[in-house]
Amino acid sequence: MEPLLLYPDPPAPELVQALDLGGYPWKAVTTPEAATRLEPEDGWAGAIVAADADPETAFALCRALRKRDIPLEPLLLLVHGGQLGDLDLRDDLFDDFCLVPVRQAELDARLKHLFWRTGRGTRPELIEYGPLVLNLETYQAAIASRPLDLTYMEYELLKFLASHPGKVFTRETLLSRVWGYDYYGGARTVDVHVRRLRAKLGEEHAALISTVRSVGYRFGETRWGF
Amino acid sequence: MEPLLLYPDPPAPELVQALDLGGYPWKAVTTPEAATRLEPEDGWAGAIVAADADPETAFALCRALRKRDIPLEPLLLLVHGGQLGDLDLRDDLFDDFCLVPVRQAELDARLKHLFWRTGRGTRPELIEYGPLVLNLETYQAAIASRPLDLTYMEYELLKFLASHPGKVFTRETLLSRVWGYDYYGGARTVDVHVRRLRAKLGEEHAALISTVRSVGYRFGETRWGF
DNA sequence: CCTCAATGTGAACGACGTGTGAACTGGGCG
DNA sequence: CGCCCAGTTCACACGTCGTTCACATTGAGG
Repeated sequence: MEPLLLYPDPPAPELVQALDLGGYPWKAVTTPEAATRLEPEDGWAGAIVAADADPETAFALCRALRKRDIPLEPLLLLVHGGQLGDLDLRDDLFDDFCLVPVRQAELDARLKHLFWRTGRGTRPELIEYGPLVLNLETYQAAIASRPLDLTYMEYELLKFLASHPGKVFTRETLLSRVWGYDYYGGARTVDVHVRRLRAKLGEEHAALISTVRSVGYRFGETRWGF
Repeated sequence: MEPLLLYPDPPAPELVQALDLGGYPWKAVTTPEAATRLEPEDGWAGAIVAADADPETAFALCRALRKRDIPLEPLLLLVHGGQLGDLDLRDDLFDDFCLVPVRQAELDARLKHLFWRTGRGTRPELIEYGPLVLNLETYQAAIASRPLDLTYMEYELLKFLASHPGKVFTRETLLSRVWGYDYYGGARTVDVHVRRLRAKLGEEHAALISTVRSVGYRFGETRWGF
Protein backbone atom coordinates (compact mmCIF):
# COMPACT_ATOMS: atom_id res chain seq x y z
CA MET A 1 0.00 0.00 0.00
CA GLU A 2 1.22 3.47 -0.82
CA PRO A 3 1.85 5.75 2.12
CA LEU A 4 -0.52 8.35 3.47
CA LEU A 5 0.55 11.95 3.28
CA LEU A 6 0.73 13.54 6.73
CA TYR A 7 1.01 17.15 7.78
CA PRO A 8 2.69 18.57 9.73
CA ASP A 9 6.08 16.99 10.32
CA PRO A 10 6.42 15.57 12.88
CA PRO A 11 2.82 14.49 13.28
CA ALA A 12 1.13 14.24 16.66
CA PRO A 13 2.34 11.17 18.57
CA GLU A 14 -1.13 9.71 19.06
CA LEU A 15 -1.77 10.02 15.33
CA VAL A 16 1.41 8.16 14.53
CA GLN A 17 0.54 5.50 17.04
CA ALA A 18 -2.95 5.09 15.64
CA LEU A 19 -1.69 4.78 12.07
CA ASP A 20 1.06 2.36 12.98
CA LEU A 21 -1.36 0.22 14.92
CA GLY A 22 -3.75 0.27 12.00
CA GLY A 23 -1.00 -0.78 9.64
CA TYR A 24 -1.10 2.36 7.51
CA PRO A 25 2.23 3.44 6.06
CA TRP A 26 2.75 7.21 6.08
CA LYS A 27 5.17 9.99 5.29
CA ALA A 28 5.04 13.44 6.82
CA VAL A 29 5.78 16.73 5.08
CA THR A 30 6.32 20.26 6.28
CA THR A 31 5.30 22.19 3.18
CA PRO A 32 2.94 21.81 0.21
CA GLU A 33 5.98 21.66 -2.06
CA ALA A 34 7.33 18.68 -0.20
CA ALA A 35 4.06 16.87 -0.79
CA THR A 36 4.79 16.93 -4.48
CA ARG A 37 8.48 16.36 -4.16
CA LEU A 38 8.18 13.31 -1.94
CA GLU A 39 5.22 11.79 -3.75
CA PRO A 40 5.61 8.06 -4.39
CA GLU A 41 5.56 6.61 -7.86
CA ASP A 42 1.96 5.50 -7.59
CA GLY A 43 0.77 8.56 -5.74
CA TRP A 44 -0.33 9.04 -2.20
CA ALA A 45 -2.91 6.70 -0.79
CA GLY A 46 -4.60 9.67 0.81
CA ALA A 47 -3.83 12.51 3.15
CA ILE A 48 -4.33 13.42 6.78
CA VAL A 49 -3.90 17.10 7.40
CA ALA A 50 -3.84 18.42 10.95
CA ALA A 51 -5.16 21.96 10.97
CA ASP A 52 -5.16 22.55 14.70
CA ALA A 53 -1.69 24.02 15.01
CA ASP A 54 -1.16 26.07 11.88
CA PRO A 55 -4.51 26.33 10.08
CA GLU A 56 -3.29 28.66 7.35
CA THR A 57 -0.61 26.38 6.03
CA ALA A 58 -2.85 23.36 6.49
CA PHE A 59 -5.65 24.79 4.40
CA ALA A 60 -3.20 25.94 1.79
CA LEU A 61 -1.95 22.40 1.59
CA CYS A 62 -5.50 21.09 1.19
CA ARG A 63 -6.21 23.52 -1.60
CA ALA A 64 -3.00 22.57 -3.35
CA LEU A 65 -3.74 18.88 -3.05
CA ARG A 66 -7.23 19.33 -4.44
CA LYS A 67 -6.23 21.52 -7.33
CA ARG A 68 -4.01 18.96 -8.92
CA ASP A 69 -4.99 17.27 -12.15
CA ILE A 70 -6.00 14.28 -10.12
CA PRO A 71 -7.27 15.64 -6.81
CA LEU A 72 -5.84 13.77 -3.89
CA GLU A 73 -8.41 11.52 -2.26
CA PRO A 74 -9.31 10.85 0.40
CA LEU A 75 -8.36 13.82 2.53
CA LEU A 76 -9.02 13.69 6.24
CA LEU A 77 -8.79 16.92 8.18
CA LEU A 78 -7.90 17.05 11.87
CA VAL A 79 -9.26 20.00 13.79
CA HIS A 80 -9.96 20.92 17.37
CA GLY A 81 -13.46 21.64 18.55
CA GLY A 82 -13.11 25.40 18.47
CA GLN A 83 -12.35 25.38 14.77
CA LEU A 84 -15.56 23.69 13.72
CA GLY A 85 -17.34 27.00 13.32
CA ASP A 86 -14.69 28.37 11.00
CA LEU A 87 -14.62 25.45 8.61
CA ASP A 88 -16.05 26.00 5.20
CA LEU A 89 -18.01 22.80 5.13
CA ARG A 90 -19.56 23.57 1.82
CA ASP A 91 -16.30 23.57 -0.01
CA ASP A 92 -14.63 20.54 -1.47
CA LEU A 93 -11.54 21.01 0.63
CA PHE A 94 -11.65 17.68 2.45
CA ASP A 95 -13.69 14.50 2.54
CA ASP A 96 -14.06 14.02 6.26
CA PHE A 97 -12.81 15.54 9.47
CA CYS A 98 -11.93 14.24 12.89
CA LEU A 99 -11.56 16.03 16.18
CA VAL A 100 -8.27 16.10 18.06
CA PRO A 101 -7.12 14.46 20.14
CA VAL A 102 -7.77 11.59 17.79
CA ARG A 103 -8.92 8.28 19.14
CA GLN A 104 -7.36 5.25 17.54
CA ALA A 105 -10.72 3.53 16.97
CA GLU A 106 -12.40 6.54 15.43
CA LEU A 107 -9.50 7.35 13.17
CA ASP A 108 -9.35 3.78 12.01
CA ALA A 109 -13.07 3.73 11.36
CA ARG A 110 -13.01 7.01 9.43
CA LEU A 111 -10.11 5.88 7.30
CA LYS A 112 -11.77 2.58 6.50
CA HIS A 113 -15.01 4.29 5.60
CA LEU A 114 -13.25 6.93 3.57
CA PHE A 115 -11.25 4.44 1.59
CA TRP A 116 -14.36 2.48 0.87
CA ARG A 117 -16.37 5.54 -0.13
CA THR A 118 -13.78 6.94 -2.43
CA GLY A 119 -13.27 3.56 -3.99
CA ARG A 120 -9.56 3.62 -3.41
CA GLY A 121 -9.83 1.59 -0.28
CA THR A 122 -9.90 -1.96 -1.43
CA ARG A 123 -6.33 -2.21 -2.39
CA PRO A 124 -5.92 -5.43 -4.28
CA GLU A 125 -4.06 -8.11 -2.45
CA LEU A 126 -0.99 -8.95 -4.38
CA ILE A 127 1.54 -11.70 -4.33
CA GLU A 128 4.77 -10.49 -5.80
CA TYR A 129 7.96 -12.31 -6.42
CA GLY A 130 10.51 -10.73 -8.69
CA PRO A 131 8.87 -10.14 -12.04
CA LEU A 132 5.78 -12.13 -11.09
CA VAL A 133 2.63 -10.46 -9.83
CA LEU A 134 -0.53 -12.25 -8.80
CA ASN A 135 -3.62 -10.19 -8.15
CA LEU A 136 -5.71 -12.25 -5.78
CA GLU A 137 -8.69 -9.99 -6.18
CA THR A 138 -8.98 -10.02 -9.92
CA TYR A 139 -7.57 -13.46 -10.51
CA GLN A 140 -5.03 -12.11 -12.91
CA ALA A 141 -1.36 -12.76 -13.19
CA ALA A 142 1.50 -11.00 -14.91
CA ILE A 143 5.14 -11.73 -15.51
CA ALA A 144 7.44 -8.80 -16.21
CA SER A 145 4.34 -6.63 -16.71
CA ARG A 146 3.06 -8.97 -19.37
CA PRO A 147 -0.37 -10.39 -18.51
CA LEU A 148 -0.59 -14.13 -18.18
CA ASP A 149 -3.65 -16.01 -19.32
CA LEU A 150 -3.85 -18.76 -16.75
CA THR A 151 -6.55 -21.31 -16.25
CA TYR A 152 -8.09 -21.77 -12.85
CA MET A 153 -5.89 -24.67 -11.76
CA GLU A 154 -2.76 -23.10 -13.17
CA TYR A 155 -3.53 -19.96 -11.21
CA GLU A 156 -4.20 -21.84 -8.01
CA LEU A 157 -1.03 -23.87 -8.32
CA LEU A 158 1.11 -20.86 -9.08
CA LYS A 159 -0.51 -18.95 -6.24
CA PHE A 160 0.28 -21.70 -3.78
CA LEU A 161 3.84 -22.09 -4.94
CA ALA A 162 4.47 -18.36 -5.01
CA SER A 163 3.04 -18.03 -1.50
CA HIS A 164 5.93 -20.08 -0.19
CA PRO A 165 8.92 -19.08 -2.28
CA GLY A 166 11.91 -21.33 -1.90
CA LYS A 167 10.05 -24.14 -0.27
CA VAL A 168 9.93 -27.54 -1.92
CA PHE A 169 6.64 -29.38 -2.15
CA THR A 170 6.11 -33.00 -3.04
CA ARG A 171 3.53 -33.81 -5.65
CA GLU A 172 1.37 -35.36 -2.99
CA THR A 173 1.48 -32.22 -0.90
CA LEU A 174 0.60 -30.10 -3.87
CA LEU A 175 -2.27 -32.37 -4.76
CA SER A 176 -3.71 -32.18 -1.29
CA ARG A 177 -3.09 -28.47 -0.76
CA VAL A 178 -4.04 -27.17 -4.18
CA TRP A 179 -6.42 -29.75 -5.49
CA GLY A 180 -7.97 -30.59 -2.13
CA TYR A 181 -7.50 -32.95 0.74
CA ASP A 182 -9.92 -35.48 -0.65
CA TYR A 183 -8.45 -35.46 -4.10
CA TYR A 184 -7.26 -38.76 -5.44
CA GLY A 185 -5.55 -38.77 -8.76
CA GLY A 186 -2.27 -39.38 -10.45
CA ALA A 187 0.77 -37.46 -9.41
CA ARG A 188 1.63 -36.79 -13.02
CA THR A 189 -1.16 -34.25 -13.06
CA VAL A 190 1.15 -31.93 -11.21
CA ASP A 191 3.87 -32.41 -13.77
CA VAL A 192 1.59 -31.44 -16.59
CA HIS A 193 0.39 -28.31 -14.85
CA VAL A 194 3.92 -27.30 -14.01
CA ARG A 195 4.88 -27.77 -17.62
CA ARG A 196 2.04 -25.58 -18.82
CA LEU A 197 2.91 -22.97 -16.22
CA ARG A 198 6.50 -22.88 -17.36
CA ALA A 199 5.39 -22.57 -20.93
CA LYS A 200 3.16 -19.62 -20.12
CA LEU A 201 5.81 -17.98 -17.96
CA GLY A 202 7.99 -17.88 -21.04
CA GLU A 203 11.41 -19.26 -21.66
CA GLU A 204 13.24 -16.66 -19.63
CA HIS A 205 11.11 -17.12 -16.54
CA ALA A 206 10.40 -20.82 -16.77
CA ALA A 207 13.16 -21.41 -14.26
CA LEU A 208 11.06 -19.72 -11.58
CA ILE A 209 9.68 -23.18 -10.98
CA SER A 210 12.51 -25.60 -10.45
CA THR A 211 12.39 -29.35 -10.24
CA VAL A 212 13.90 -31.03 -7.23
CA ARG A 213 14.57 -34.46 -8.44
CA SER A 214 13.03 -37.27 -6.38
CA VAL A 215 11.25 -34.70 -4.24
CA GLY A 216 9.00 -32.29 -6.05
CA TYR A 217 8.89 -28.66 -7.13
CA ARG A 218 10.05 -25.36 -5.78
CA PHE A 219 9.14 -21.80 -6.72
CA GLY A 220 11.76 -19.12 -6.76
CA GLU A 221 15.31 -19.17 -5.60
CA THR A 222 16.68 -21.20 -2.79
CA ARG A 223 16.84 -19.37 0.46
CA TRP A 224 20.23 -20.12 1.83
CA GLY A 225 21.09 -19.09 5.28
CA PHE A 226 18.73 -18.90 8.26
CA MET B 1 -37.01 22.31 4.81
CA GLU B 2 -38.29 18.79 5.22
CA PRO B 3 -37.75 17.20 8.60
CA LEU B 4 -34.95 14.83 9.51
CA LEU B 5 -35.87 11.31 10.46
CA LEU B 6 -34.69 10.44 13.97
CA TYR B 7 -34.41 7.14 15.73
CA PRO B 8 -35.21 6.21 18.41
CA ASP B 9 -38.16 8.00 19.89
CA PRO B 10 -37.59 9.91 22.05
CA PRO B 11 -34.11 10.91 20.89
CA ALA B 12 -31.31 11.75 23.27
CA PRO B 13 -31.82 15.19 24.84
CA GLU B 14 -28.50 16.59 23.72
CA LEU B 15 -29.28 15.53 20.15
CA VAL B 16 -32.60 17.31 20.25
CA GLN B 17 -30.96 20.38 21.66
CA ALA B 18 -28.27 20.35 19.01
CA LEU B 19 -30.79 20.00 16.20
CA ASP B 20 -33.10 22.65 17.56
CA LEU B 21 -30.21 25.03 17.99
CA GLY B 22 -29.10 24.34 14.46
CA GLY B 23 -32.59 24.99 13.16
CA TYR B 24 -33.14 21.48 11.81
CA PRO B 25 -36.75 20.26 11.90
CA TRP B 26 -37.07 16.61 12.87
CA LYS B 27 -39.49 13.81 13.60
CA ALA B 28 -38.65 10.71 15.62
CA VAL B 29 -39.86 7.17 14.97
CA THR B 30 -39.76 3.97 16.99
CA THR B 31 -39.88 1.39 14.20
CA PRO B 32 -38.78 1.05 10.57
CA GLU B 33 -42.43 0.86 9.56
CA ALA B 34 -43.15 4.20 11.16
CA ALA B 35 -40.40 5.72 9.04
CA THR B 36 -42.46 4.95 5.98
CA ARG B 37 -45.82 5.74 7.53
CA LEU B 38 -44.81 9.15 8.83
CA GLU B 39 -42.80 10.15 5.81
CA PRO B 40 -43.55 13.67 4.61
CA GLU B 41 -44.88 14.36 1.14
CA ASP B 42 -41.48 15.37 -0.17
CA GLY B 43 -39.59 12.71 1.70
CA TRP B 44 -37.21 12.98 4.59
CA ALA B 45 -34.41 15.47 4.41
CA GLY B 46 -32.11 12.83 5.87
CA ALA B 47 -31.84 10.56 8.84
CA ILE B 48 -29.99 10.38 12.12
CA VAL B 49 -30.02 6.90 13.56
CA ALA B 50 -28.69 6.30 17.06
CA ALA B 51 -27.34 2.78 17.27
CA ASP B 52 -25.90 2.95 20.77
CA ALA B 53 -28.96 1.71 22.63
CA ASP B 54 -30.54 -0.89 20.37
CA PRO B 55 -28.10 -1.65 17.55
CA GLU B 56 -30.16 -4.43 15.99
CA THR B 57 -33.22 -2.31 15.34
CA ALA B 58 -31.08 0.62 14.35
CA PHE B 59 -29.19 -1.30 11.69
CA ALA B 60 -32.39 -2.87 10.46
CA LEU B 61 -33.76 0.62 10.02
CA CYS B 62 -30.68 1.68 8.10
CA ARG B 63 -30.98 -1.27 5.78
CA ALA B 64 -34.63 -0.56 5.21
CA LEU B 65 -33.96 3.09 4.46
CA ARG B 66 -31.21 2.21 2.03
CA LYS B 67 -33.15 -0.47 0.20
CA ARG B 68 -35.90 1.84 -0.91
CA ASP B 69 -36.28 2.78 -4.54
CA ILE B 70 -34.67 6.08 -3.67
CA PRO B 71 -32.24 5.36 -0.86
CA LEU B 72 -32.55 7.85 1.97
CA GLU B 73 -29.68 10.29 2.09
CA PRO B 74 -27.88 11.47 4.00
CA LEU B 75 -27.83 9.01 6.84
CA LEU B 76 -25.83 9.82 9.94
CA LEU B 77 -25.18 7.06 12.41
CA LEU B 78 -24.63 7.69 16.10
CA VAL B 79 -22.54 5.11 17.92
CA HIS B 80 -20.51 4.91 21.06
CA GLY B 81 -16.80 4.26 20.95
CA GLY B 82 -17.04 0.59 21.72
CA GLN B 83 -19.13 -0.07 18.65
CA LEU B 84 -16.60 1.25 16.18
CA GLY B 85 -15.00 -2.14 15.78
CA ASP B 86 -18.25 -3.82 14.88
CA LEU B 87 -19.30 -1.41 12.17
CA ASP B 88 -19.22 -2.66 8.63
CA LEU B 89 -17.51 0.38 7.26
CA ARG B 90 -17.26 -1.06 3.82
CA ASP B 91 -20.99 -1.35 3.38
CA ASP B 92 -23.27 1.36 2.15
CA LEU B 93 -25.29 1.45 5.32
CA PHE B 94 -24.63 5.05 6.28
CA ASP B 95 -22.85 8.13 4.99
CA ASP B 96 -21.13 9.34 8.12
CA PHE B 97 -21.03 8.53 11.80
CA CYS B 98 -20.62 10.49 14.98
CA LEU B 99 -19.65 9.40 18.46
CA VAL B 100 -22.02 9.83 21.40
CA PRO B 101 -22.38 11.87 23.40
CA VAL B 102 -22.76 14.22 20.48
CA ARG B 103 -21.29 17.68 20.62
CA GLN B 104 -23.43 20.39 19.18
CA ALA B 105 -20.63 21.84 17.07
CA GLU B 106 -19.51 18.53 15.63
CA LEU B 107 -23.02 17.39 14.81
CA ASP B 108 -23.74 20.66 13.14
CA ALA B 109 -20.54 20.46 11.14
CA ARG B 110 -21.17 16.88 10.06
CA LEU B 111 -24.71 17.66 8.99
CA LYS B 112 -23.59 20.68 6.99
CA HIS B 113 -20.87 18.70 5.32
CA LEU B 114 -23.16 15.78 4.66
CA PHE B 115 -25.86 17.91 3.11
CA TRP B 116 -23.34 19.60 0.97
CA ARG B 117 -21.74 16.36 -0.12
CA THR B 118 -24.91 14.48 -0.90
CA GLY B 119 -26.96 17.41 -2.02
CA ARG B 120 -25.22 19.86 -4.25
CA GLY B 121 -23.90 18.06 -7.23
CA THR B 122 -20.17 18.45 -6.86
CA ARG B 123 -20.45 14.80 -6.10
CA PRO B 124 -23.32 13.76 -8.30
CA GLU B 125 -24.30 10.25 -7.45
CA LEU B 126 -22.79 8.83 -10.56
CA ILE B 127 -20.87 5.70 -11.23
CA GLU B 128 -18.74 6.06 -14.30
CA TYR B 129 -16.49 3.57 -15.91
CA GLY B 130 -15.29 4.23 -19.41
CA PRO B 131 -18.32 4.61 -21.64
CA LEU B 132 -20.69 3.47 -18.91
CA VAL B 133 -22.58 5.91 -16.73
CA LEU B 134 -24.97 4.99 -13.95
CA ASN B 135 -27.05 7.69 -12.38
CA LEU B 136 -27.90 6.45 -8.93
CA GLU B 137 -30.43 9.19 -8.36
CA THR B 138 -32.56 8.63 -11.40
CA TYR B 139 -31.86 4.95 -11.86
CA GLN B 140 -30.80 5.55 -15.40
CA ALA B 141 -27.94 4.02 -17.23
CA ALA B 142 -26.16 4.86 -20.43
CA ILE B 143 -23.40 3.32 -22.47
CA ALA B 144 -21.46 5.57 -24.84
CA SER B 145 -24.15 8.23 -24.34
CA ARG B 146 -26.82 5.81 -25.47
CA PRO B 147 -29.48 5.25 -22.82
CA LEU B 148 -29.88 1.73 -21.54
CA ASP B 149 -33.26 0.35 -20.64
CA LEU B 150 -32.42 -1.85 -17.69
CA THR B 151 -34.74 -3.71 -15.39
CA TYR B 152 -34.36 -3.33 -11.65
CA MET B 153 -32.25 -6.42 -11.12
CA GLU B 154 -30.14 -5.71 -14.15
CA TYR B 155 -29.48 -2.24 -12.84
CA GLU B 156 -28.63 -3.45 -9.36
CA LEU B 157 -26.29 -6.09 -10.68
CA LEU B 158 -24.53 -3.70 -13.00
CA LYS B 159 -24.31 -1.12 -10.25
CA PHE B 160 -22.69 -3.56 -7.87
CA LEU B 161 -20.24 -4.84 -10.43
CA ALA B 162 -19.35 -1.36 -11.64
CA SER B 163 -18.83 -0.20 -8.07
CA HIS B 164 -15.88 -2.54 -7.80
CA PRO B 165 -14.27 -2.53 -11.22
CA GLY B 166 -11.72 -5.25 -11.78
CA LYS B 167 -12.73 -7.37 -8.86
CA VAL B 168 -13.99 -10.87 -9.43
CA PHE B 169 -17.15 -11.98 -7.66
CA THR B 170 -18.42 -15.49 -7.34
CA ARG B 171 -22.04 -16.17 -8.19
CA GLU B 172 -22.72 -16.81 -4.53
CA THR B 173 -21.30 -13.46 -3.54
CA LEU B 174 -23.34 -11.70 -6.17
CA LEU B 175 -26.47 -13.48 -5.07
CA SER B 176 -25.99 -12.46 -1.47
CA ARG B 177 -24.82 -8.91 -2.16
CA VAL B 178 -27.20 -8.01 -4.97
CA TRP B 179 -30.20 -10.23 -4.42
CA GLY B 180 -30.00 -10.14 -0.63
CA TYR B 181 -28.35 -11.87 2.27
CA ASP B 182 -31.21 -14.29 2.71
CA TYR B 183 -31.68 -15.13 -0.91
CA TYR B 184 -31.63 -18.78 -1.80
CA GLY B 185 -31.87 -19.69 -5.42
CA GLY B 186 -30.01 -21.13 -8.30
CA ALA B 187 -26.67 -19.69 -9.26
CA ARG B 188 -27.64 -19.79 -12.90
CA THR B 189 -29.82 -16.80 -12.23
CA VAL B 190 -26.68 -14.73 -12.26
CA ASP B 191 -25.67 -16.14 -15.61
CA VAL B 192 -28.93 -15.19 -17.19
CA HIS B 193 -28.83 -11.66 -15.86
CA VAL B 194 -25.27 -11.27 -17.00
CA ARG B 195 -26.27 -12.49 -20.42
CA ARG B 196 -29.09 -9.95 -20.65
CA LEU B 197 -26.80 -7.21 -19.43
CA ARG B 198 -24.24 -8.04 -22.06
CA ALA B 199 -26.96 -8.07 -24.70
CA LYS B 200 -28.17 -4.63 -23.66
CA LEU B 201 -24.66 -3.25 -23.42
CA GLY B 202 -24.31 -4.09 -27.07
CA GLU B 203 -21.81 -6.22 -28.86
CA GLU B 204 -18.97 -3.75 -28.63
CA HIS B 205 -19.29 -3.27 -24.87
CA ALA B 206 -20.39 -6.74 -23.88
CA ALA B 207 -16.81 -7.48 -22.91
CA LEU B 208 -17.10 -5.01 -20.04
CA ILE B 209 -18.33 -7.98 -18.06
CA SER B 210 -15.87 -10.81 -18.35
CA THR B 211 -16.27 -14.36 -17.23
CA VAL B 212 -13.60 -15.83 -15.00
CA ARG B 213 -14.04 -19.49 -15.50
CA SER B 214 -14.55 -21.53 -12.34
CA VAL B 215 -14.72 -18.34 -10.33
CA GLY B 216 -17.33 -15.83 -11.38
CA TYR B 217 -17.62 -12.51 -13.14
CA ARG B 218 -15.61 -9.33 -13.31
CA PHE B 219 -16.51 -5.86 -14.51
CA GLY B 220 -14.00 -3.79 -16.41
CA GLU B 221 -10.30 -4.13 -16.65
CA THR B 222 -7.89 -4.97 -13.92
CA ARG B 223 -6.38 -2.17 -11.94
CA TRP B 224 -2.80 -3.12 -11.92
CA GLY B 225 -1.10 -0.49 -9.90
CA PHE B 226 -1.92 0.29 -6.31
C1' DC C 1 28.97 -46.58 -21.13
C1' DC C 2 24.88 -48.82 -19.55
C1' DT C 3 20.65 -49.03 -16.91
C1' DC C 4 16.88 -47.62 -14.51
C1' DA C 5 14.16 -44.30 -12.36
C1' DA C 6 12.38 -39.76 -12.61
C1' DT C 7 10.71 -36.16 -15.30
C1' DG C 8 9.36 -33.66 -19.71
C1' DT C 9 6.32 -33.78 -23.73
C1' DG C 10 2.56 -34.30 -26.95
C1' DA C 11 -1.83 -35.95 -27.78
C1' DA C 12 -6.40 -37.53 -26.65
C1' DC C 13 -10.27 -38.35 -23.82
C1' DG C 14 -13.90 -37.02 -20.85
C1' DA C 15 -16.05 -34.16 -17.46
C1' DC C 16 -17.51 -29.94 -16.12
C1' DG C 17 -18.66 -25.05 -16.57
C1' DT C 18 -20.90 -21.67 -19.26
C1' DG C 19 -23.92 -19.70 -22.91
C1' DT C 20 -28.34 -19.83 -24.81
C1' DG C 21 -33.15 -20.34 -25.99
C1' DA C 22 -37.33 -21.18 -24.01
C1' DA C 23 -40.65 -22.30 -20.56
C1' DC C 24 -42.52 -21.21 -16.10
C1' DT C 25 -44.09 -18.21 -12.09
C1' DG C 26 -45.97 -14.37 -9.92
C1' DG C 27 -47.40 -9.64 -9.59
C1' DG C 28 -49.36 -5.34 -11.58
C1' DC C 29 -52.81 -3.37 -14.36
C1' DG C 30 -56.48 -2.58 -17.55
C1' DC D 1 -59.98 -12.45 -16.18
C1' DG D 2 -56.13 -12.14 -19.26
C1' DC D 3 -52.23 -9.68 -20.86
C1' DC D 4 -47.55 -8.13 -20.02
C1' DC D 5 -43.30 -7.84 -17.90
C1' DA D 6 -39.59 -9.09 -14.68
C1' DG D 7 -37.37 -12.68 -12.58
C1' DT D 8 -36.37 -17.48 -12.17
C1' DT D 9 -35.59 -22.08 -13.65
C1' DC D 10 -34.77 -25.72 -16.94
C1' DA D 11 -32.62 -28.44 -20.78
C1' DC D 12 -29.29 -28.82 -24.01
C1' DA D 13 -25.14 -27.69 -26.92
C1' DC D 14 -20.58 -26.39 -27.03
C1' DG D 15 -16.06 -25.21 -25.69
C1' DT D 16 -12.66 -25.32 -22.28
C1' DC D 17 -9.94 -27.35 -18.97
C1' DG D 18 -8.20 -31.13 -16.14
C1' DT D 19 -6.62 -35.63 -16.34
C1' DT D 20 -4.46 -39.56 -18.16
C1' DC D 21 -1.55 -42.26 -21.05
C1' DA D 22 2.33 -43.44 -24.11
C1' DC D 23 6.60 -42.17 -25.25
C1' DA D 24 10.88 -39.27 -25.27
C1' DT D 25 14.45 -37.23 -22.56
C1' DT D 26 17.25 -36.41 -18.70
C1' DG D 27 20.06 -37.48 -14.76
C1' DA D 28 22.30 -40.38 -11.22
C1' DG D 29 24.83 -44.51 -9.92
C1' DG D 30 27.34 -48.55 -10.93
